[in-house]
Amino acid sequence: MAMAAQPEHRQPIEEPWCVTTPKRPTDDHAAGEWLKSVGTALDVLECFAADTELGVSDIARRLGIAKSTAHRVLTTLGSRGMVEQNPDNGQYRLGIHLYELGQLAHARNGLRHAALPVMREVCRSTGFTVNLSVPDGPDVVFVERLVTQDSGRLLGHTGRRLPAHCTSSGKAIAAHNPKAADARLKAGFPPRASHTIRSAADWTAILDHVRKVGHAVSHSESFEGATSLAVPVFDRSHTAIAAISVFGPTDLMRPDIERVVPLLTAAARRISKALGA
Amino acid sequence: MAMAAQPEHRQPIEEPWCVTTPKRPTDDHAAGEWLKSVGTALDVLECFAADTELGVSDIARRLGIAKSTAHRVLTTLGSRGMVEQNPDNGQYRLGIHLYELGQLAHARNGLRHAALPVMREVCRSTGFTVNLSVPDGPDVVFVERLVTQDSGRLLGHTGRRLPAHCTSSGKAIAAHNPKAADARLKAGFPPRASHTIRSAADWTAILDHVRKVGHAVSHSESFEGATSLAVPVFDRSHTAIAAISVFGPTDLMRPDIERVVPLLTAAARRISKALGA
DNA sequence: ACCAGTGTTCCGTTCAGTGGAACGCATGGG
DNA sequence: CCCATGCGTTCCACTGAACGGAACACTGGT
Repeated sequence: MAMAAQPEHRQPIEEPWCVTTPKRPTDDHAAGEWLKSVGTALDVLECFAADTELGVSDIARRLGIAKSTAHRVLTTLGSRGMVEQNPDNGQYRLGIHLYELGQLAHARNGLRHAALPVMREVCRSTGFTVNLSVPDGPDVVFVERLVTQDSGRLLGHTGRRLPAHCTSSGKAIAAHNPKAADARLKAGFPPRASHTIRSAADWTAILDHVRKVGHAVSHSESFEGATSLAVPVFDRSHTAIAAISVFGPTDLMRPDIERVVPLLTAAARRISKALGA
Repeated sequence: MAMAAQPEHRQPIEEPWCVTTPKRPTDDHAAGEWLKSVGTALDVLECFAADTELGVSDIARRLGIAKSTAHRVLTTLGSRGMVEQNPDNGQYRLGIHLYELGQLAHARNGLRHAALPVMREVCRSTGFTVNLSVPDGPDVVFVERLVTQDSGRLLGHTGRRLPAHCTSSGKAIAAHNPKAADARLKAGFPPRASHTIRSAADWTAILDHVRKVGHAVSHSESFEGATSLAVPVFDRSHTAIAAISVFGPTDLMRPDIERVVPLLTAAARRISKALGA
């Protein structure tokens, strides 16, 4: 059975109310894609990652396609509820059915089911916000989160994507997942906060260190004044396929790190075991 | 500006561990669709509503398309992370990026933002599970839920779709939303539990009653031994665009209904006002 | 009244999506 | 042990479906 196409690199989704990010109007959707119209349909959906509401002309411009094409794609997507039209101004936004299918993918995530009880225990025993994240290209995606305090507002909603090099989870995973590490190397190291990793040399050095100590820490690498601590979760082949992490304000977290590391390590091991490692 | 195509009727998504539902392999995706390949791509995604994991041949059979076509669609969807392949058996399942986009749609839902603080208040003052749902064709989709006790397991995950005629939310909405009421009339009244509405006559009679008293109740219409109570949320044009509801075991809920009705009614009014009604 | 913008519709060209057949690889029963 | 049967994948010639450009109806601002 030959290898299927790998997902291409995607830009982390940024909310308007979060840090904004340069868009990539002309994507390199040449590699590993075979159905052009389906590809443009997905490109159209991707447009809404950057802006909540877009018009036909907006999208056509952004994707470099004819207005009629964009319109055809949007009505097709709309007929299935993947996008919906604002009756006031005629613009389009992401639809409910996308949410429906997304929740289905979420509810069926086996990793998440294995991790949830352990995460609850960690949340209780540490008092910090606990995250579960998985690698996707050069980024990590947060799959589950148990919130304490109101660090939820800072992190944004779950399902959010962050570059691997500015999260402890990303470092924990990349340290034991060459594909994730390489993907980030290729994607570069754009800074996000005062202490974000900025070079490939730093990246590989940090990964070495993570391998040595077994966990990853980040202070103000993604959000100013926030600290997180992550431990990788392994599959059968000893590759990191996820990370469990705790997150909180630096001044609250720093004194507790020594206490939390063994708890988190034990938690990650339990999850790995549940997955058959 | 002419009317865009309306979403066609979709079958409620049923989990394997919930009540199963007859599938519709040959869908009537003739009406209101223009891009065939995009249409089949969405059909492919829809296949995963019924089953968590499917192979290329499965999908080809189910959709009545060539295996090569199904494969092409799946690899295209896979290259964008909308589906992913189980490396063990080569089968496909829904992908993370679907979850990502779905969460984005969720996070941007204005209705939800308006409703959340009110829902929290209702949850606190009643002690029951609180739901927010919106109409979609002949069904309602649960958009947000604040869980008390463990009624969460019974209801399944948010984002789930239930036929309008067997939920209090559906009745509350349909009573003040002709389009939703008609869509359910056309779709019929399949029974789900002992007290599910079974005829068009009952349906219209119930809707009349709901209009009179201002709220809708259901006992064992969708889940045996469960009761829910719903009040519609209106938009500017006095059309119901959502419902807020409380849910719980019948023996716990029944004695409290009189107490909860005014609380829920006030909550719905607050949400409607926030939306500019 | 104009103009610039929108979303929508129509139409002829051509290119891209189609199905069928063949491939290589697993699995399992005779 | 090998053959049959299933899988996911690849290749290819044909044709119909997706494309862009132009015209449409409509809106809001000047």
